[in-house]
Amino acid sequence: MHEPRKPTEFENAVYDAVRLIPAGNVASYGKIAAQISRGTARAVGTALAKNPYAPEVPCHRVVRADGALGGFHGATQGPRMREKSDMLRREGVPFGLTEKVDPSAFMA
DNA sequence: AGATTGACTAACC
DNA sequence: AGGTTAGCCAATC
Repeated sequence: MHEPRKPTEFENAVYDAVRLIPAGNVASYGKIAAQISRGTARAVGTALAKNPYAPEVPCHRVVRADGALGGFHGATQGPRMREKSDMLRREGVPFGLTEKVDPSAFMA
């Protein structure tokens, strides 16, 4: 059995920033990177893919800059993604008709 | 230690 | 409008 490794400092910084996203809002991967002044959108995605603190860390509130959903629990399609969109809808995030998050939902 | 792989993006066709 | 390309940085072979 392989014990999951301890999260790196970068990953912890990502998780801390994600905790601050209020329900009903979303933030892009790139915004998180900018906010912690480290890494890039891709690096944030890599960190979130392994998020060990779900659902305490609301990783479902992190989406792509163009409003597409991105991924959830490491998956970019399939039932996991349907869960992600359901959670956002429950939190009142306005979706466009094209399966994209409305720009008004992004954090300031 | 070098190469590969991602829940990305902006810029270009 | 929608696919492709090239950069990006951290984690993982």
